[in-house]
Amino acid sequence: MTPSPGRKKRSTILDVATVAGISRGTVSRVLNGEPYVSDEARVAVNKAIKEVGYVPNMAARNLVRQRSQAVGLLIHEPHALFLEDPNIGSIMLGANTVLSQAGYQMVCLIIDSELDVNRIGQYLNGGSIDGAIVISAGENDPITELIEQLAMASAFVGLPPNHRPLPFVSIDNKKAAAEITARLKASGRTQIGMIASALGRAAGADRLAGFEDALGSSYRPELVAMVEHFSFDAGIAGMRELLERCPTIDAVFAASDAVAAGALSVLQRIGRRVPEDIAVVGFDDSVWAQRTNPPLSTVRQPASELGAQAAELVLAQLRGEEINRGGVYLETSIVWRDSA
Amino acid sequence: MTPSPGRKKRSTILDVATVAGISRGTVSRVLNGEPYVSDEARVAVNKAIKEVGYVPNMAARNLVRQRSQAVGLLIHEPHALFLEDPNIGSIMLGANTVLSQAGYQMVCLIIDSELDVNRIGQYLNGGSIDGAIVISAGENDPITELIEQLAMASAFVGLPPNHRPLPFVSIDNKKAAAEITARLKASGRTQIGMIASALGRAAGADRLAGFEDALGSSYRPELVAMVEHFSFDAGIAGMRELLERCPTIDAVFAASDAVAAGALSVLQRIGRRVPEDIAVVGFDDSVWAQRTNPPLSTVRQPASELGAQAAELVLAQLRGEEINRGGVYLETSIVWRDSA
DNA sequence: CGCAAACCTGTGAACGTTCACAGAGGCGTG
DNA sequence: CACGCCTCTGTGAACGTTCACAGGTTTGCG
Repeated sequence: MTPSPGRKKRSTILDVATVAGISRGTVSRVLNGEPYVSDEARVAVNKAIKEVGYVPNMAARNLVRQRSQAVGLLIHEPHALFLEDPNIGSIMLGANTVLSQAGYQMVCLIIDSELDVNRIGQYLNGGSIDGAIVISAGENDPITELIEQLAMASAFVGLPPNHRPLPFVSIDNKKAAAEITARLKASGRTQIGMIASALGRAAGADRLAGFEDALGSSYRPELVAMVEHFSFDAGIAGMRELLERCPTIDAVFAASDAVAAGALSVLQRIGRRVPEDIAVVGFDDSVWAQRTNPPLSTVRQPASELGAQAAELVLAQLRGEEINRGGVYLETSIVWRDSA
Repeated sequence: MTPSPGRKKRSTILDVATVAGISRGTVSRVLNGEPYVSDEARVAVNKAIKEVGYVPNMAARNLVRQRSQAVGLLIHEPHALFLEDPNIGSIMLGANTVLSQAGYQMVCLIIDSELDVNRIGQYLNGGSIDGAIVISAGENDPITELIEQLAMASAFVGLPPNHRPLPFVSIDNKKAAAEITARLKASGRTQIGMIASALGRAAGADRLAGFEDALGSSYRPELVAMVEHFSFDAGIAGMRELLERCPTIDAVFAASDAVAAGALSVLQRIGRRVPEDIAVVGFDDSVWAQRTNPPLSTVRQPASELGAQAAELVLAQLRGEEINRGGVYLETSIVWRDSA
């Protein structure tokens, strides 16, 4: 039985060398663009490479170099969230652009089940990637633990779980939440509620904290509905809960745009006018925000920039630079549309 | 200068062997769960592995095994599309589940610029992955060409570009489009238009072909607006164009849900009632479809199943099985909601 | 012209695995 | 008892690169 049916036997650097009539070493030098190789040899090698259809074997190269020129993007999200969160796509593209320009391959790894966790562990430490960007890891994440243990080059998008002292890029969720809440208050609303999500994550908890901060003494716990995820469906559930508890509510800060969209759909169904009867604001400024009716007022976060900076952070570590232990915070801004 | 600052030196299989007091070979056998190893040796090895914190080096293993136990998921989408298309996420998850269960690591590679193309080429043929799943490759895609040349295990989601005879999983876009168009016709609409997208891709072209087929002699070319992408914005542009050309239009088949959502937003803005004045249907049954107001009637396609079957197809090839050259078609169904 | 410096090339040794092979014991059976 | 067959183990040779080193040729300059 042939081992890999249909797949041609690959030619090696030695094949190229013999065809070009020179040695391995010189071929390798040409391949890596090193100096000290004659023009004559260079053209011969390039010709031979085409002739035999040579492509370097990464495994061999990685083995001897002890690095892979690849950076992993670890996505550790529950199913539903991964599909709904439009930020993830932007983060991916931002990171990919930076890594690509630096000559690194970005490989994204989805962690979906416990089965995956072990394999990813192997992948991380097995030399297949030189560094990792981690998106939205939950508390007590085994992968996070592993990364810390291995002291591998890494960057988190959002705060690292359990306050581990690992490099990260984030926005100031608390500050941003406080700002948009203050703005709601300033617009004259008096019964301001919040649909708080994902309190198990820093992003979720901080948005609630900012909300509390901004309201200060006028904060009323019964006006906060806690839901599991940053999802549309969670928004529906949260809004229903708030309406039941306080029918006269006149403003809602939803922990994400998707949540806000869900809330909006409930309000529309029962005939409350937005923003006349009740104001709704979201968080993220994702594509959703511009497509609800009315379009959402929300907090804009620079998603692709988050990915890009995370990539830079990893690259800096790979270059051996000392990086800022305190993490990087990017600016947010408020986008005021028609929903409040 | 230390080569990889901060990163610990990894222990090898030899370290494990010496600590356990036995040879490389036996350690390797334990690692790979082979028979013919004494219980005594097994426990000694496992103990030693924990003690020295051993993790196998993938590069070395891949090199000697000539395979990587990883399958690539190539995403070759223009920026915007990638962010909007919710099917991609489902496809990824479907594929990941299957690959994961088979002990394969899924690595997704985003092809975003020409810069990426070369690097991906290396990745494909460099032994980093054993097979590839390709999502929505465009015509004359260099990656597709490469895959065919290398005769590597592969599966396309959607038809392979340029009618290459490569394995694929798809839905029958033409048939599905014809079905939903026929349904519109049967509901008594007389001026049925279409916003056709991405005609450069089989999916786009086939949906238009199905539309034409269903209308037969009543097909009127002036009622078709052609737009570039399957996007919300394209839907806006397409709907405006149709309204201008034929103000009395009373039904629209949009080439995707996102396009339909865009069209809907235009209609709402100018005060046309949906579905009373004009019916709108989409394609995909993505999350968007349930969140427009009114919710969209659309064609449901089994996105995660597409990913799963593509993964199966790749795995079958890796096992050396002969696969069906004709490709696999999955069933679609019509979901009738309130927009038509 | 002589010597050093720059340029170019080939070679052997690594990188960390797996795999095939050989060989050592133990056990059952003719 | 002898032979063969299992069970278990160790060893050397790959896998395809890169890298350091050594050697050879050319160039530049005093």
